[in-house]
Amino acid sequence: MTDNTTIINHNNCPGQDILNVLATKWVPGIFKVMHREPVRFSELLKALPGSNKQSLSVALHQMEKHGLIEKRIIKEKPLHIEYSISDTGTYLLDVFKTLSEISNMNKQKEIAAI
Amino acid sequence: MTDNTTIINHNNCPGQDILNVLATKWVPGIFKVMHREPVRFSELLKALPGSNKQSLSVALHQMEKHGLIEKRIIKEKPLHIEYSISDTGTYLLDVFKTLSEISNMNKQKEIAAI
DNA sequence: ACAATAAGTCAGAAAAATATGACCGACAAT
DNA sequence: ATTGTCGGTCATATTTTTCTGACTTATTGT
Repeated sequence: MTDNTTIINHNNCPGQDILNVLATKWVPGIFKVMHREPVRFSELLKALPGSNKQSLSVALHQMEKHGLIEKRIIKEKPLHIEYSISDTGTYLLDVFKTLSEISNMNKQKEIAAI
Repeated sequence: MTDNTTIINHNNCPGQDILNVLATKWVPGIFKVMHREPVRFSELLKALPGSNKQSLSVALHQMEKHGLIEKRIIKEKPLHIEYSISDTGTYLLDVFKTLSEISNMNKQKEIAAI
């Protein structure tokens, strides 16, 4: 793999690499699609309109590198590749939930302030 | 305020706006500096070498907009402005911790695999 | 043997984020 | 009256991220 996928960590903050991966375009979408069941590359491409191979490819590599997803090559009749959320990735979904709660908290406050 | 600070949310994921703010350059650094005590604009600029007014200004606006920090104008002798972490922002620091843990979990696995 | 599909890679173009340097208004000190 | 500091904004330049479209390799189907 040619590594054009290196990300810069500006503050030597330990969690920031993952934060950068999470905030990469399409990554939250990929999580959402994978949430229920494993997916194949081409399914992701269809499931995320506006996305493209290149970006998904880079995103998937990053996610794999950080242990958020797992890649399985299934040697069956059509031989296909399957991506699924890892335990670590599942753990991360809680982070998304936390962020959503915070977001909602803030919206409530804005409404209350009117 | 001219709003050149709009961020695009690609998947209509509720927590993603905040995620994008968090992953904005200097934002984790700002949190780190503010962690112990409120800071002034110029202090941030000094405390984060390599940063610049423009980026810090945009970051602070974003953070304020999402309720992560609070801005106070103190009408004392030199009249200064103070930024501090809000309750929501404090809550977010836990998210950073979670991410750090995940990051470490992953590193441990890599080491174990060697 | 030939075309088709899946899962990509690669180089270059376009878009978005970040940085630079000039400038401004309020206030303070000399 | 002039200079200096604080807390910014603005237009523009640079850098980084994302997108496009052509190409590739492996396997399968006809």
